[in-house]
Amino acid sequence: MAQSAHNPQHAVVLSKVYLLIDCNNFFVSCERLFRPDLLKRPVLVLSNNDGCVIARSPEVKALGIKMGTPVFEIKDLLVRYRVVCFSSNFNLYLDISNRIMRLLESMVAEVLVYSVDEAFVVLRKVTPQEAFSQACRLKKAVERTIGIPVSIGVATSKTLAKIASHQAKTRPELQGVYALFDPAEQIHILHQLPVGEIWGIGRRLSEKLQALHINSAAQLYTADATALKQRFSITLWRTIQELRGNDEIKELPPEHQQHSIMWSRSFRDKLHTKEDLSSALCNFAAKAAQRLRELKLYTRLVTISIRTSYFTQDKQYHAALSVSFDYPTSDSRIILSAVTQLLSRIYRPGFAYAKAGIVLSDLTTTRTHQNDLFVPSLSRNDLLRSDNLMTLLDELNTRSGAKVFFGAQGKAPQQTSAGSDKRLLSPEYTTNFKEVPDLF
DNA sequence: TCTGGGGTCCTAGGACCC
DNA sequence: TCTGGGGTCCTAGGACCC
Repeated sequence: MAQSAHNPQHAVVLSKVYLLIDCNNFFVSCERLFRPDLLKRPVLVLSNNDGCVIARSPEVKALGIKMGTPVFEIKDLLVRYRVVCFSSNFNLYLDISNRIMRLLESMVAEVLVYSVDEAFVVLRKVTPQEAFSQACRLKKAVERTIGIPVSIGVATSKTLAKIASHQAKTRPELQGVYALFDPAEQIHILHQLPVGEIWGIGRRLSEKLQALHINSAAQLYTADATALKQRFSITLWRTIQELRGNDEIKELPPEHQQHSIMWSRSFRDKLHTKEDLSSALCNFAAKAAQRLRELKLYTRLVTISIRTSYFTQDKQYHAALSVSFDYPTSDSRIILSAVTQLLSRIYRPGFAYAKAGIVLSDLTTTRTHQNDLFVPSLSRNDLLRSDNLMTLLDELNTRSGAKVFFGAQGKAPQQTSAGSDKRLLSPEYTTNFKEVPDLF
């Protein structure tokens, strides 16, 4: 930006500017935090069951290993280049993420956490120069205090800030911060950018746009937004507005209350019987219900799903079914009983089930709701008793070693649902007292 | 042999009502 | 049995994201 300091437009005060703070290969960076010896080595993080690649260091990207690649396809490569592999350690990543977000919140007024490794910062009434300096300041703080490298994109809309952060990440001369204000620079970059790489335009939409000869972001920028809205959706129209730098279009909800809680897993060894599926699903349900109580929320709708593997020639079956409650609840007993009943209705024998899951949705913060004329009110005592029991359950399960199960979860739940394969797991450096590294 | 998990938003279409 | 249109609400499923 130094070279554009003479540009008169930079004296302008902008009403609103977005900074996208994006952690560089976040999971890998988290692992490296406690293993500085891995700084220049190829490192990757694997999905559940150590199935496929979900995070790559730049050295791994340079080997041409794509996101989501199954491990068995690249085994030789991993050995040949002595790639260091980790099972995913989400407790660690979430903890580091929280530290970063709290740090940002301590430095600026408006932070919108977008994902585990990204946050938008909103600045109001600033000059482009001020926005750029603020971005540099935040980058330095995160890297010095937490130790995770970040890239920051600065622009007048979220979509442009995303594009700017990608520039910051991929062009070394920018040193991790890029402010995309100059119209000529914008046009130049949008010309280079394939339409499918824009935030919000996935594979399907990209194919359809290309059929209309819209191949680059610049072509979308100049396209007839109203016609495309008619033909596709309001979402695409918003994206076009954002490309043009109009803000407040993709507004994130200011106080996002979570809308659903999901718990699902693939099974390393396929499940066949209703009993095994039931025990797996009940374990997921118990986890999801505990999460629900942690968030102090209640659910009114429970959905389960089961399916065979996409990747085999075997006969396929997939099904999902929901049930809604008259009263919002967070009681594991009610949720588990709903799950077993739903399963008996969709289970079909003779299939090799590869994946199952549960979703709790229609979430509310209280159990109070409009009284249903035909449903008798639960007594206050009933509710209290349920709350107390669930609190006790959560305390027991949180305490180290103790695990309390319902009968439906089966005798040895860790053998099925929780029986995920994580041979390469790093220690829980920050969240488990026993595994705090000895740094001195 | 071995192929992730957890979310949000939008739309079409059905059910239901007047 | 014939015959209408318009509105709302809900849900399933698609598409996208990280």
